[in-house]
Amino acid sequence: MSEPAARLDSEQLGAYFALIEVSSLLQYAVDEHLRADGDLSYVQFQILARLVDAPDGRLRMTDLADGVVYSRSGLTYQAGLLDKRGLITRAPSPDDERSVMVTVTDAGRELVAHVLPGHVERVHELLFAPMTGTDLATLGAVLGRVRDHMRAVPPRSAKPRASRKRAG
Amino acid sequence: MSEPAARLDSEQLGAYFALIEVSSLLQYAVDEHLRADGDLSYVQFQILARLVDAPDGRLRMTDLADGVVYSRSGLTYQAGLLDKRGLITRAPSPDDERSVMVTVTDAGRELVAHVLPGHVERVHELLFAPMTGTDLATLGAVLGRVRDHMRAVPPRSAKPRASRKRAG
DNA sequence: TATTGTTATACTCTATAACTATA
DNA sequence: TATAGTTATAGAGTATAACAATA
Repeated sequence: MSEPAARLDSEQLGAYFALIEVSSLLQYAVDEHLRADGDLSYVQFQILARLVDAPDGRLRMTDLADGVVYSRSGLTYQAGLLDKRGLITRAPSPDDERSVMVTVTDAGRELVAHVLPGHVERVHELLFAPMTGTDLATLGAVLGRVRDHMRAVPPRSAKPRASRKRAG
Repeated sequence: MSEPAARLDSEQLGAYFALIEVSSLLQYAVDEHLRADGDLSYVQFQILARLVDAPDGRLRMTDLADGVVYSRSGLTYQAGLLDKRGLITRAPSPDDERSVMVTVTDAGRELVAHVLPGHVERVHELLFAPMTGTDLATLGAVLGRVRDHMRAVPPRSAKPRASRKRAG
């Protein structure tokens, strides 16, 4: 509580702005490609990609919500769109009847496979092309540590609710 | 054209995911604070911050659009909100009657000043707390280089239009 | 009672296209 | 003709609250 007023020196400010700008530009480029090449928003792609990565291509709604989308209703909305397009299926979980298991369909896997090369190409071209091997190693290490820290730090306005992220 | 199919090794994938995750978490945290503490979206804060930083607190709409918002109409919308709240004023430019000069008001400066400490505090706490001085230097250097590269690289679907960013 | 998920609803934001006005 | 900006409009996405069902 009440630390001695944080400051950001100009080096920190520069790094902060660069981070925001780089990730914004990257996400715009990647989002644009996903929409043009697969009619997918970035959120939808992330959902599909997580499912493709999961064992048996299945995850519970709650597992998906943790880490991709901000509210449960938002995920329901996105899942509804993907379901309508036949890219996923939803069914009550046998283990826990409250839960819904989401599964990627073959069509979903094919769409991810179709879209992935161009996605990767853009990330490579924009993000990694101007990096050396040392740059990459450091960046990965530092950002990985920061991510773990962010995940560990309790949210300022600590809410008791689980799987929260943007609750206002 | 047609390079030999870009790939991302697992180190690159890890760095890419970490970057997206870190910037997302950071922006959520910061956005949440700005809304709670100043009823500002991140975009609105960026507009005000850029104006506060500008000579005489003034910029043309076009200058603001380059680097903050994606479409001219989007900026008009946001500027309308800020104008309505008395945080900026808009007036035709004397130099070029087509242009609109946007100026931060005192109220706008005060709001930025009010909100800035908490903003900085969160950035510090989330992003810089787990970094060493070397980390920071490297991160800033690498991300700065990447940003310049991104700004220089011609957009894939090169559009002739100026000040574009997300044109569909 | 707590958790999982959906629905209804309202709102914010963004983009497109058409338009005005100045260079 | 090209540039600067606004407006009308439509659509995507998100959050909140109320709800049903299961644990």
